[in-house]
Amino acid sequence: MSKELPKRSENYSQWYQDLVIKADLAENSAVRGCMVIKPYGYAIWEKMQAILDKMFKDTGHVNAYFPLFIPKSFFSKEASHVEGFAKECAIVTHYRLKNDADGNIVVDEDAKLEEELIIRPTSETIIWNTYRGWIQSYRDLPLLINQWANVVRWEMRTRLFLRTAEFLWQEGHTAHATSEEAIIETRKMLDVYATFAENILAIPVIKGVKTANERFAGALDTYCIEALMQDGKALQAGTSHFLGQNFAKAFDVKFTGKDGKQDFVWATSWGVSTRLMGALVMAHSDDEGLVLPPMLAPIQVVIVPIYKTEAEKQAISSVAEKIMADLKSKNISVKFDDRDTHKPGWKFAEYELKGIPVRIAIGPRDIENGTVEVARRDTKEKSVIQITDLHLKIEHLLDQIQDNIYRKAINFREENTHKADTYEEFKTKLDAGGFIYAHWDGTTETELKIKEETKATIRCIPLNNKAEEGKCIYSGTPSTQRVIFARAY
RNA sequence: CGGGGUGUAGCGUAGUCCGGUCAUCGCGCAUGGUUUGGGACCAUGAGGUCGCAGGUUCGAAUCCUGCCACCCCGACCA
Repeated sequence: MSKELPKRSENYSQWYQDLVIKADLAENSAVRGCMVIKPYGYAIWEKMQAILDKMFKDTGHVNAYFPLFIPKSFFSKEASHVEGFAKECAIVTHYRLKNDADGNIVVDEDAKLEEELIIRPTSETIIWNTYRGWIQSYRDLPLLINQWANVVRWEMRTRLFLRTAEFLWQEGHTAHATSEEAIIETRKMLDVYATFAENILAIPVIKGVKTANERFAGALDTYCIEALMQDGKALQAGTSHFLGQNFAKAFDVKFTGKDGKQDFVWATSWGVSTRLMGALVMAHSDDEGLVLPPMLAPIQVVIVPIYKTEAEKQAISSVAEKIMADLKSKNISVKFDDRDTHKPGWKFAEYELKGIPVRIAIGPRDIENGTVEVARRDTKEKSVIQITDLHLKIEHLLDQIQDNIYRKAINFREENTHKADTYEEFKTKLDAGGFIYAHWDGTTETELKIKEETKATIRCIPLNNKAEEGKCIYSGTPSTQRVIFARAY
C-alpha cells in the first residue's frame, strides 16, 4: 500500500481522511456513516478515557449505564429536545425477521413493536425517567453520574471521527437541589474539559457560552470549548449544559427540601466524544503523518535497530533491553521493533506516520561509541546521545515535546485570531480562516443572516470576555462585547 | 434530501467517448537471492463476479434502463 499522503495544504479534507486511515486509527465501515476504530486508534481513545475517567472521579462522579433503547414516548416528553433530535434518529420498529416465499430474509410485519424504540442520540430522557425513582429528598442530591456509551445520530453527511452515525462518548448527567449548584457543576465540568484539552491533548481551547440559536436542545445554557484546526476552521470539542428544570419537569422529578417544600430538581449534562480524536489529528499532524502528544501516545518511544549481521543484532538487542528497562522504570511506554521483515527506513516512516513522539535508532556505530540516535517527531530533530544518561534525557524530552506541541498550536491560534469592525472586513478575514472577534447585536435574526451569507457561526461568547462598546457588524446596533465567529466543522 | 463526481485484484489506477487478443500498470502479497544509518534491488509467481440487476448485440468493463455504495459541495449536526 502506498503510504503517501496528500499535502495538507492542497486538500485538507482528503489529507485528514487519508491520514486517519493510513495511520491505522480508523476506517469507514460497511455500515453507512459508521466507522471501524482500529486497535491503534482505540488505544489512543482508551488513554483519553482513562484520563478523563479519573478526572470525573476526582470531581466526585461515579459511572453507571443506561439502556441503548429509548421508548418514543420518553423521547418526546421534552418539547425542544425532541425537536432538536427528531431529524436524526434511528428507530427500531420490529423485533423479528422471517423467510418470505422466495427464501429471502424479510422483516416480519407481524412482529411490529407496539411502541417504537429510539436508539439513543443522547440519554437525557431515559436517565431522567430513571432518576424520578432515585430522587425523593434533598438527601439524595446531588446525584453525579457519568456514562461511557455509544450513541447514534443519523447525520446526513459523515466524516471519520468528526461526525459518524455512531460514536463513542461519555455523558455526565447530574441532579442538584439548587440552580446555583447546577450552574457551578456545569462550569466545573467545562473546566475539566478545558484542562484535559490543553494539558493532555495539547490543544488550546476557548471556553465560552453558546448563543440561544446554538444551544443544546432542552438546555437553558450550553457552555463549550472551541478549538481551531489547522485549516482555519473551528471545532466544538466539548459541551456542558445547564438544563435548568426542563427535564425534571418533563419527567416529574421532584425532591423535598429541608424546608419540607417540594421542588423540581436542577440538572446538568456534559459530554465529549470520539470527535476529540479528530481534533487531535487535525490540530497537530503534518504532511508526514500524525503528531501525538506524549501524554496520549500509546507508544511514547520506539527503538529501531540497524544491523547487518546476527552478531550486531545481538549486541544491539542487549543494549535495547537495558534502555527499555530504564525507560519502563520511568513509566515511559517503549517498543523495541526488532522485526527483520522491514528495513529501518521503512520503520522510520511508519512510526512517523503513526506519530510516535520519540524514536531511538541503534546501529553498530552506536554500539562502538556507547551512543544512540534520538529523533523527535514534532520537530524532526535528531541528536546523538550517550546511553548513560539516556533515560533522564528521554523523560525530559517527552515533556518538552508535549509542551512544544501545545505552544505550536497556541501560536497558530493567535496568528489566526482577528478582530473585525465592519461587515466587509469580517467577510475578508473570514475567507482567510481562523477566529474572528466581532460585535454582534445579540439577536438570533442577525446571527442567522450572517450564517446564511457567510457560513460563519458564532462559536461562543467567551467566558473571559472584556466589556467593550461597539456596534454590531451586521445591523450597527450598539453592543457591549465581542463574540467569536468562525466557519466550523 | 438537492448539486457534482467516482465505482476495474488488498490499495491506487489505464482502458469507457469510438463494443471485438483488454482485462493495463504501480504498490502491496508469496518464493529465492543480493541487501539493511531514511520507505532496497533483481528474478519468478499468486491474486479479478470490471459495484449490482436487467436489456441491446454474434460479442459488453465499454451502449441503454433501474438500483446500490462511496467521495466532494450544500442543508443538518458533537
